[in-house]
Amino acid sequence: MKIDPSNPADLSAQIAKAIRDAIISGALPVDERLPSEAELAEQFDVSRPTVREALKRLAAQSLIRTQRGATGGAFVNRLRFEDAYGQQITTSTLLLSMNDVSFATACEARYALERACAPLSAARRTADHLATMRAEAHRQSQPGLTDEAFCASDVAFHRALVDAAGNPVLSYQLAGAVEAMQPLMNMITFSARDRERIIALHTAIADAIEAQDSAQADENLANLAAYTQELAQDVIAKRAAKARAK
Amino acid sequence: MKIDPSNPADLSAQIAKAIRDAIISGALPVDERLPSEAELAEQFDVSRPTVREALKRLAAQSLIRTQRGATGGAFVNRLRFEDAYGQQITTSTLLLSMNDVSFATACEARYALERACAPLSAARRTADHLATMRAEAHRQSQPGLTDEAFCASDVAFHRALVDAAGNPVLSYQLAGAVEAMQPLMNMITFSARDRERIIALHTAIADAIEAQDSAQADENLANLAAYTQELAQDVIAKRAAKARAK
DNA sequence: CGCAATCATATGTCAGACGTTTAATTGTCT
DNA sequence: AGACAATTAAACGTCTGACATATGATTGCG
Repeated sequence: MKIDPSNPADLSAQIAKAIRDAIISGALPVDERLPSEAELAEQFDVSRPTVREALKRLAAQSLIRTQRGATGGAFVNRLRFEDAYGQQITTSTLLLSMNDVSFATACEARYALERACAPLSAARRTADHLATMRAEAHRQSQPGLTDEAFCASDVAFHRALVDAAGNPVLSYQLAGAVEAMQPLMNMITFSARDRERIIALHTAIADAIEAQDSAQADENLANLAAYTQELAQDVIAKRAAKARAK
Repeated sequence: MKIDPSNPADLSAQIAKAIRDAIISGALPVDERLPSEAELAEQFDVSRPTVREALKRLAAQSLIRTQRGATGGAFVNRLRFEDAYGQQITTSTLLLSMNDVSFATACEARYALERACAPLSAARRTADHLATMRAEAHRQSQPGLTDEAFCASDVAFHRALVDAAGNPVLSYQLAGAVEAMQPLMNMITFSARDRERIIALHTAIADAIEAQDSAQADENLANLAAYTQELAQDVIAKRAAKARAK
């Protein structure tokens, strides 16, 4: 972990890479304390600010955490799913918002992933997950709910569905896809009739999961996917018409 | 974008958050140039090193890029799928290697996601994707192939399968799951008979995709998933036996 | 023996400086 | 006038040295 070509540019990036590689390879185990900034500066033959920039890069990826004080320093961080969620959501949101990914593509991916979860969720759902799904479906039927609140509840419903699969890797993967779509979903205005139909499908999905009927769950998810696409296309068409009228 | 409580700790983290929020909200559009480090230092009333630490955090997430020279500075980066892949793989690898995720869980997630792609891949596969899948299946049948090379080819085969779905969001999501598992897969020693069976399933999958028979593809993927789990359990059992023998 | 004051260590921040890269400007020559 | 070369200016990248602050360990006193 001392690779440093005498190229005097991007030093902090090179140092960050060296340490990152050491962590990924397992040479630096979890909770291991890195040398102090002064020691690292000496080892890599750079100044302390340069070392600090490298450490901040790693901190931004949740690879290390720092503690001040006598026994402080930088420690290899045990990556928690919670931290990974946040990064995943940030990245996915940006990908969708500024990388020309169409709503249809994002939507297709999301429902493909959810349908992948459905059989597992049907097999393993607990009372807790079912209760959450029921509660969210009920909340969605409250009159006077804003579109934003409706969408937020929709996200919560689908998260419960995914979490019911009992596979944290799947939950992690889907957190990005589902939550990153929320800003796009928020642009849709749901009529009362739209909501009614969505809630009916949610209820049917919850029923199927409760009955551990994965085929039924899959069918309802497919319907929900198709209906969401239909609503989105409607919104897009109306927006295009309005743009033409100007 | 000037929020800075007078708490004189974590200044660089706070500044990074302020700028990150501005980017995510769209207040700073893609390719927009941020103020120079000196100007930012003045705006936030901190020193330049502190600003630089904040910028390095953002650079680590590929949110900004920097250019030297007269017209240089920090620019809001258009996040490319390629960059996102890298982060996704790093994060997924770490989650798997040090977060006590069992091989079974990771494997289950991976094949669930792949099976979600299969119908789309069957519908949209191009000659290119099919050629890649065939080529990798053929490479896997070469005698004298190391286990690592076999696994690498396996990854390439499955990437082609996923890419065939023509949905970059799915490709992105799966890049993490599939590639992050490679280190774990590399620990498996494949006997000639194991390989034979895997190659047969790969060929069957390629056949099904070519014939656009999504049910057949799904069935073969399910078999492959089951067989992979079986092989892994075998390895784990043997390792446990060896550990007991010591 | 217990508790409080002190100390040592390491991170967090600041100020000022120099080197390097790069584009724009200026100046000169044809 | 136009083209090419030299100068200049802006900005990042790095270094040095210093001070502030947090926190565990040590020491000293009752």
